[in-house]
Amino acid sequence: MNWQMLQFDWAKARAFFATAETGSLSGAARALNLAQPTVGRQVEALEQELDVVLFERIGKKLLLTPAGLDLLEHVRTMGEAAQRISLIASGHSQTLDGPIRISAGEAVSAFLLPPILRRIRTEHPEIEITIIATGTQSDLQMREADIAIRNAQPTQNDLIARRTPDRMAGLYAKTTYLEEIGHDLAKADFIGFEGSQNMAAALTERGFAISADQFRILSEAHLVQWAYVKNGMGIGLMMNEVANADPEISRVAPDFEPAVPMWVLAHREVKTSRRVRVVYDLIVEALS
Amino acid sequence: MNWQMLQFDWAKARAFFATAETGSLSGAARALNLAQPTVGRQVEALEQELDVVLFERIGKKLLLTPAGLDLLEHVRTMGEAAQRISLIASGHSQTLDGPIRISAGEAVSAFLLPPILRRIRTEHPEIEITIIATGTQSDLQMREADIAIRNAQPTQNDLIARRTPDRMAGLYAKTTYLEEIGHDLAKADFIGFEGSQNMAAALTERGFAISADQFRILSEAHLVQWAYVKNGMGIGLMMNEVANADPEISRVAPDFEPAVPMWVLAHREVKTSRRVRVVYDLIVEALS
DNA sequence: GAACATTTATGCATTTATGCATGAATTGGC
DNA sequence: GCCAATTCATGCATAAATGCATAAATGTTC
Repeated sequence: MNWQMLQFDWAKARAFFATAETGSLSGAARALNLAQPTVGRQVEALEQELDVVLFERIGKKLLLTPAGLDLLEHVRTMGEAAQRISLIASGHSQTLDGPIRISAGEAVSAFLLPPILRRIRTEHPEIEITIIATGTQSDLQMREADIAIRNAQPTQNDLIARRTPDRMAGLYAKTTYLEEIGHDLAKADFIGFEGSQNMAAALTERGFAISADQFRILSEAHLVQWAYVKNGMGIGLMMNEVANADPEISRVAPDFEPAVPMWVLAHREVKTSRRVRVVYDLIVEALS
Repeated sequence: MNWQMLQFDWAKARAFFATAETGSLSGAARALNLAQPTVGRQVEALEQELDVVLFERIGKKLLLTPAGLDLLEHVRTMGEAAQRISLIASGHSQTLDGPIRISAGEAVSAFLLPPILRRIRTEHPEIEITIIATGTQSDLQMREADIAIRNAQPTQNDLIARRTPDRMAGLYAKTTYLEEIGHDLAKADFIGFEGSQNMAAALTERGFAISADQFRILSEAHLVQWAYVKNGMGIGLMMNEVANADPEISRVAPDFEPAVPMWVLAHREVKTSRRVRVVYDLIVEALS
């Protein structure tokens, strides 16, 4: 075996990769948790080491040279391999002590997870939990989270998925609001996600004549929607168990009760980690 | 894009790779031009960083754990990508100043290359040439050399190959030796490569009754063979132009004149390097 | 079983790399 | 066209990694 190929510093390749991907030294520095001058010097050193100009310094902008473009392709495969390494390594970790990241929607994060986290906190205080309550479904493949709770069956087949009993949801509003509009749903404002106007059709099917333009407040942030509902500004969707816990909130159109499927997901590789397994099992148990 | 995957130090992955491949920290240190304690600490740091035990320290031997085995696979793809990077980077290098490695057989290295190298030396003194005169054909793929001179058509299709006129070879011996044995080839000792006894068959076809056991001195080192010939210890094979230059050497069996094909090879990627191109063209020109 | 050759681990001086603070140049928005 | 926000480059103090020398342990060979 020849080792010439290993002569150049892989850390510098990483700096180059991040710089090319983010488009700037500063961006790369943020991504790598390094200082900007460090990344700059590493890239510069790589250029000297490989005797190749990677970036064209035109003004403050960095533009990849043809050579840099050629190399980027292969550095990217290095990066993909590195990604798998960190993934698989996590799976082999058998220490309970350490961080774990859970991704879930806002409502789940705010209302369902707290008791579960409290239990984990008492039973395994050495586990450091981070909640990623992003609206967009975070990518387990890209390792933004170790465990994800989603409302749809996953399509990726390298994920371990466990379905827990469906949550039931319904339309809710503040009791005083309903009295205001005389319980006439035709007069009501609706609060929903962007694109949820087609829910109007589903309601019309059930005998409620709701038009799409009654959806006046649209937000991707479920908790924001709920805040509007609790402020008596309209009718919104919420899981029953959450809404029922609030005495000022009343149900609207009880026949309309969509089921919210719940899937607890983890990477096949990462699931073998003891820490992930413990948390995963606890979440599944608590949600069942 | 998520950058978690880039968090761990790629340089440590390299140390792990080299250690796993060579089987020891010392070996990896030699391969990477590092000190042995450095490699040891890097591997140790990687284990902490990934929270995984990579090697089982059984006495002085390092044994890969299952986790290490799992990770090695992906570190290897990192290494292969790194190899391509250094390869392609060389191809993009446009500076004449720098090292270049030429691989050739012993006879070619000793007799054909010197005038060529002298010319390169005068025309481009900034190029540092290294000759790898290994018997085994060095692997251009593995980048042991930038340019190779071989005697067979290459099979790899990612190599640039240029055939130069065949060299003619023949059997030679010291003149005094031939007188000693009365020019009777049946009494002569033959000197050849291991496995070249089947040359006896080729000679017999041409009317020389040579038996395989007349090959008494076998060596993979062509120059060693030639030294024996020049010492009057037997008959050996040599390129005509080399043998003819020696007044003490006479030809044996002039009808037997095998052609030695000559191929000048370089990587497709590397050939685009100005330095390689210059040397390559000079070699091809000089051999033509 | 003893001598030898290799291997890994440790302590310490030195080199090297990194981060921070700052300045200069450029871009983008209003 | 100006202001604010980024961006990259430089100098310097500090932190970190590296190499060397050496010890300890193990495998090998005669």
